[in-house]
Amino acid sequence: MPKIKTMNKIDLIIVDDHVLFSQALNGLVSNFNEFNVVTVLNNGKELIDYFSKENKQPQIVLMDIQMPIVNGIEATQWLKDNKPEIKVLALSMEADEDTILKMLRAGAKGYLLKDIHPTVLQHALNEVHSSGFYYTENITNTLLNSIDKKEKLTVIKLKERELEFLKLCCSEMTYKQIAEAMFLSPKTVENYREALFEKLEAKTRIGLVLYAIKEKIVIL
Amino acid sequence: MPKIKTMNKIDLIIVDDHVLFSQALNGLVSNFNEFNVVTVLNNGKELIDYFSKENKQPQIVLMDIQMPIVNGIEATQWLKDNKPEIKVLALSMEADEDTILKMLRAGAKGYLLKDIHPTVLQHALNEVHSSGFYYTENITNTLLNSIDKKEKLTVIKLKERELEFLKLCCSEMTYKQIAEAMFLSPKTVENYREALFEKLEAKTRIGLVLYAIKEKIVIL
DNA sequence: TTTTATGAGGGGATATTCCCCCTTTATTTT
DNA sequence: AAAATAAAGGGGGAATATCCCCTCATAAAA
Repeated sequence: MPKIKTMNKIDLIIVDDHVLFSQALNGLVSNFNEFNVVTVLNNGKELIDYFSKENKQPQIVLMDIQMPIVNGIEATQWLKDNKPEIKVLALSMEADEDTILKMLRAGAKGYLLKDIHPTVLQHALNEVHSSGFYYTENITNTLLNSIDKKEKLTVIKLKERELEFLKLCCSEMTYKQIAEAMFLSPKTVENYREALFEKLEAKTRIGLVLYAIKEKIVIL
Repeated sequence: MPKIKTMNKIDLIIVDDHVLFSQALNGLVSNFNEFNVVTVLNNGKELIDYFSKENKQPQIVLMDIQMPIVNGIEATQWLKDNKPEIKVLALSMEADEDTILKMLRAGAKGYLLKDIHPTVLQHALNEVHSSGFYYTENITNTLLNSIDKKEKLTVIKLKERELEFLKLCCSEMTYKQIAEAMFLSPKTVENYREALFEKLEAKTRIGLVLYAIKEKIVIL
């Protein structure tokens, strides 16, 4: 039997910090005979380092999102800025709108969840290579949802002092104590309270606390 | 060349809802020549169903934790109760104390994170098979930590009605409105409030809210 | 039979909420 | 340059809501 030619295969790089997954994925993708895994990297930093050393360029990067040091969003942005011809296919566990949006804005050509079937991955890789993109119904729906929400979203802007006050609200301090902590008169903190009630559409201090926690302004 | 014998291999089952991962893992483990992947299942329910149909029994189950329908902890508990001779090796992304503890209590013989190197997995599988368990340093440290904490932990028990009240507290309802919602007199909800203040060491309603969110009694 | 869970109340002290009102200092707009 | 606006700080007074005691009744467990 002659040697199998690999020259016509599509080169790709896997970036994922879960070594077990990335190694296993390596085996899986290597079995798709139209693809060739050039290397497996552990995070975005390694990807950036790779391109500053190597001259070889893959056509596709299979990119995880949550990774240490340089995450998938940052790495994708870097590729868009520095190697725009390389297509990034995001491969993540997170299905939340915010993450998907950030990833697509950073330049990802597709977004897959890790619970898909291997054949879907194969199809997606082929599509990304031939058409340049691959969007599932799921992702499209998320985008649609996001557009609907955008109207009332308008990203509420809080001033420094309001933020400080809001954080203190998420404690058992009374407003009087908060006033002391902020070196203000109790009457001034009432102003902050009223301002936040309006901005955050809250009617009680509980509402402020709920908002702060939901928006991760305070971490429990 | 003669057929490769598989009869001396150690049979194992993979349970993981991330199809891409489980399939890839399948390939990986199948390459370890001392192991044979009998089947790959998507969640704990499928595992339980499998044993009610099949007579074959694997020696090891490689079990993910967060899965739909029946999760890894429940499935492991089921195996302990129904197939105690099968060894469960947990394979998860969560490294939080609570999850690890629950999994080990449910009978897992080891706990690996998904960011380990394939060789570690291979070693762990061998150890679980030969020694019956495999605990990493990581896990041991977590257990030690947990013992230190236990003194002040004492797991606060809340009654049904208290829980109901606590959830309602995490809204902008006044106690009067909560009373109406619970079909109680405002004075009775005051009793619940006082009882929770004592149990949860809170001094204000904010304290209750903070506790409820921290303990995931309410999800935002 | 005493404890526990549940439901209800009185009375009072603080805290919170919700209106109004004000000054001073920057930053924009006109 | 003058005027308008925003940002930061402070206040009076009043209506509720919250908090903190303490007592009582009943039914179901222990």
